[in-house]
Amino acid sequence: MANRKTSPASAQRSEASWAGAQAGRFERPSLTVDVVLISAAEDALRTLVVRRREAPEAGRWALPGGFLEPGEPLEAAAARVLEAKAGLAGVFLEQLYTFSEPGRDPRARVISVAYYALCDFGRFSSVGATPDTTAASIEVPWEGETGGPVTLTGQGDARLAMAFDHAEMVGLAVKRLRGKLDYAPIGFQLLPTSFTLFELQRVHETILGRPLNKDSFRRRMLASGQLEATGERQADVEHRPAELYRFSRRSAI
Amino acid sequence: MANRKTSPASAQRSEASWAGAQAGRFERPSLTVDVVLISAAEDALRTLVVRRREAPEAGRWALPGGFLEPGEPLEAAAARVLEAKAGLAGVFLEQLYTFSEPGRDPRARVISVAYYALCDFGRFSSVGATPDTTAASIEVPWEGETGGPVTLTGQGDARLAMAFDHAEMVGLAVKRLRGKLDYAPIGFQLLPTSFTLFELQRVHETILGRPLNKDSFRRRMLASGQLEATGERQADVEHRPAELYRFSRRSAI
DNA sequence: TGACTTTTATGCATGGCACATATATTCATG
DNA sequence: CATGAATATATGTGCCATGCATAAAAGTCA
Repeated sequence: MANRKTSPASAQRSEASWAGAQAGRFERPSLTVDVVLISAAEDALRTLVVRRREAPEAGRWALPGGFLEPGEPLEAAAARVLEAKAGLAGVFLEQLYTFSEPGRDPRARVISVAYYALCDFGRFSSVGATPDTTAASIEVPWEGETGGPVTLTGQGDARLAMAFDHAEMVGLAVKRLRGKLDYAPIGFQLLPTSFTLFELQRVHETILGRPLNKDSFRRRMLASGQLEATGERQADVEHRPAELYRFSRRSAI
Repeated sequence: MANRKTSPASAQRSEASWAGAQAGRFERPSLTVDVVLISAAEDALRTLVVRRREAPEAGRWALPGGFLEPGEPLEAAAARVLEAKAGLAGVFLEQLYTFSEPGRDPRARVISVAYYALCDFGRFSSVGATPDTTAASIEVPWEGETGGPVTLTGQGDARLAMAFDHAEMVGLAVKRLRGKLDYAPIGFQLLPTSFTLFELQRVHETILGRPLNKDSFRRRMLASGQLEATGERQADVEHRPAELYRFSRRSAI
């Protein structure tokens, strides 16, 4: 019974039989992960891109990515790529979308599961600054929940030519952030453990791409129960120092 | 240059080289799609499940699914599966999540991209009623945006044993629906082209699992600009007939 | 015709939010 | 030490969405 020819988990009685697929009668595409590592600078969101040195799309910029290894869960592969290319561990990481258009890689069928990661700008700024690595600014040409690919710019507002469908991946990551911002605790992921309310507001404004009302933002955040005062205050500022808060995880009521 | 050994789209300078991956040095998992076809009955959401006849998980219930074919986009595969197993074409279809846990299929590494589809209950009720096919009721044991696997019941409240991680897929689909309900036009996808406001409200209530205020729901929907009066009215009802509306696609302002 | 049911319309109180204004606090500067 | 600058914090006001209550309208059915 165990060695009978059985149908696969998801294709019972399908034309694509289990044995056939196992024997390679059907193309088995390569699986990769690509990671959109996002952080929030003062003016815009930033993401880590790597310059391609080899064909195809040589000279263009790509997201850090890699092949899925045997027995490895996809999220583990994304974490591994992040560790290898940016030296980052333990950051927020979540699946974004799976890209499967047949022509997205000109050489062969490559299906890529995109993830997005978030970290505070301090850590983001300290990732290995290879000559082939850049923290690109994300310029979003659309508003709200519309979506679409974005424009990435490097030093001196130079527009970066993106490889493959990676500009779409970044655009989808921004769209996802905008959608989740007001019901999931993702703003905190872009800040260090302790931060002021105004810093949190600037992060939200950077993500949404529009200014927010200071007072209502204050009240909303304090009323949400997600914040906890540390009792400490800002230092080395040339004005009245603001109170420092931290994210309170036990707000899941 | 073109026939040089190049690195893949997503794994530039990775340990997993392009040539290596092409030669099969790395496991290339099978890729399948599974479709959560959802419709809204009066009391609960329903989804289409198929009884497995062969090992593993024989006798358990699974979502309709199938292998990805060569050169086929994932969404096309999901549409094909839906057409083959339910005879449905042209319904709302959207990617849900990619499941990749190494142990999810006991035989081999199978990675499945889950999609969810929506159709009105009339079409849903008329899908081919094989003895191995059932429209299962979805019982959601959690509230709001929490998430998790759900319980599926068949005729006579009999709990259906689900195969693999398919109960999680259905749970994630419900969670996605709940999250998107108030900013995306998905309620309409679960109704025929013309419907009354109260029918739309019942669909929303079924998705959210909680009652809604009738007046504010009315006002919200009419103010959203997504509805268009047909001028016609209900027939064959034993009370004042309600006005019939249709979904107005040009509300994307 | 009148009872009944459901839809549809209207009024009103409440609460959250945006916007404006005012006060308090801290530090730098002359 | 007084002043100014910049920000935090508090208060007030109008607007809008929502919830609740009431009433009128439009059908069916006895």
